[in-house]
Amino acid sequence: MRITAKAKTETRQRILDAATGLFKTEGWHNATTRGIAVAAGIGVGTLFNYFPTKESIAVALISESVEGASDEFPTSHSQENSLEADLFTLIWSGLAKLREYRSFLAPAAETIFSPLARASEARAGDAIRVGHLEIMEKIVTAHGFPGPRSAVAVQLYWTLYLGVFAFWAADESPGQEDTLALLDQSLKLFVSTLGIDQGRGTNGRQ
Amino acid sequence: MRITAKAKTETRQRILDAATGLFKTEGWHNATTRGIAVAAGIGVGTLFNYFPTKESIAVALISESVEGASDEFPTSHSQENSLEADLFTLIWSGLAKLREYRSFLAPAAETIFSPLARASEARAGDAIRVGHLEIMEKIVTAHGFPGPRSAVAVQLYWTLYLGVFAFWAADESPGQEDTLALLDQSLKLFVSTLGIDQGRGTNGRQ
DNA sequence: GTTACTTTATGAGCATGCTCACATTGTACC
DNA sequence: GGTACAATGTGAGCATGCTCATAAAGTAAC
Repeated sequence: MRITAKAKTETRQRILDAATGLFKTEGWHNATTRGIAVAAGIGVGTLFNYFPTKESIAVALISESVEGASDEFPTSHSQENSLEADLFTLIWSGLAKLREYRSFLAPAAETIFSPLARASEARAGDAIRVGHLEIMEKIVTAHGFPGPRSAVAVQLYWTLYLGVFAFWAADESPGQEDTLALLDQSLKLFVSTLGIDQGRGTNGRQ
Repeated sequence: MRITAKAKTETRQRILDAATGLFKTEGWHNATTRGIAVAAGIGVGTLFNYFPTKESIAVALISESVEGASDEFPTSHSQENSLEADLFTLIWSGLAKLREYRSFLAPAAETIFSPLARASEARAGDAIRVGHLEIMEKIVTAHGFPGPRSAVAVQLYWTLYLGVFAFWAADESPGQEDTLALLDQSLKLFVSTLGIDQGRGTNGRQ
């Protein structure tokens, strides 16, 4: 059983397909790992040989959907579009790729992306976060900004991104136009941050 | 067994005390509802007569700690402090009240506060969110701003607040000064939103 | 094909949040 | 006290994410 790499890939794909189906029809919480295993025609134990957690199945779906977003942006100084426009494209096109999963992404992402969680424990969604932040930094520096070097700026970006993501996942407005408004506003704020990055606090403390 | 209201209050308090102890020593995930019940000297079933979910125990702890924050702010137009300063006080004093629980708040708050979750299901932490937002709006209007009437502005505020909260929960910098920086920055952004949002605030200064 | 070894599959079983049918305890009226 | 009733207490038991000892299936060398 050594060069059965093809069989492994197939099994993996069958799991992902079965999971997608169940997540869509039953919802994130009602879709059980047992159910996914049955639908994929394997045992529960086998399922967990391929994915360490239920959550990691969703992470795989997300990762493979969003994959390759980095290639879509020039890495040299761009004069064509504003920084805001490029970041807008990054985020909005990412959301578009996830649209098919939207119905179950919110509860799944709750555990995957939540900023609350001890920094100590490695989380399945970390790779996605880090990957996204890298692309973001590339875009920012390509526009001639020094880059959000401070942890504060990066934290702000991710916070705003999560807010947009969460809103989008539940946004029932036509064409998700409410999300568009929020994204627009959020990006304006973030870009304005880049300018005042090192300003000292003036909230009346000493 | 009718006028045993006192006994009920006592039991409730014993549960809260037992839970606090276990959350602190074992952590949120390792503290089990069985363990809390034993520590409180009651059965599991009884525990769930008092609190519908494990999460709701944490919500009770948080609520009772933060309670009364509204009274600390004048509701009429304040000339003393800037809007930013008042919001800063609101948030920072709230965090101070929760400091004793900080070690287990992050994983607990993950389920309580996460913005990701279908709007349909009522959540235990909703009351806390709504309460906080009400105070926030009071403060904003007391400073002569029209108030963040748009859903976008409120969403932004809560997103930024959650970001600060999450950062604070894991912030090991001395005096949580990194959190201070983030809070500072976040409030600047939010206040600047109010300007864009519906135009004309007085910036809290006259 | 047989033996030796490695990789993969499997489901009984565990821990935990929570439920529910039933037991216990207190009150009211005699 | 005794009886009827309501409020509260209780733990066996359920569902589910995940583990682990063991079985099964593949490969290599003879």
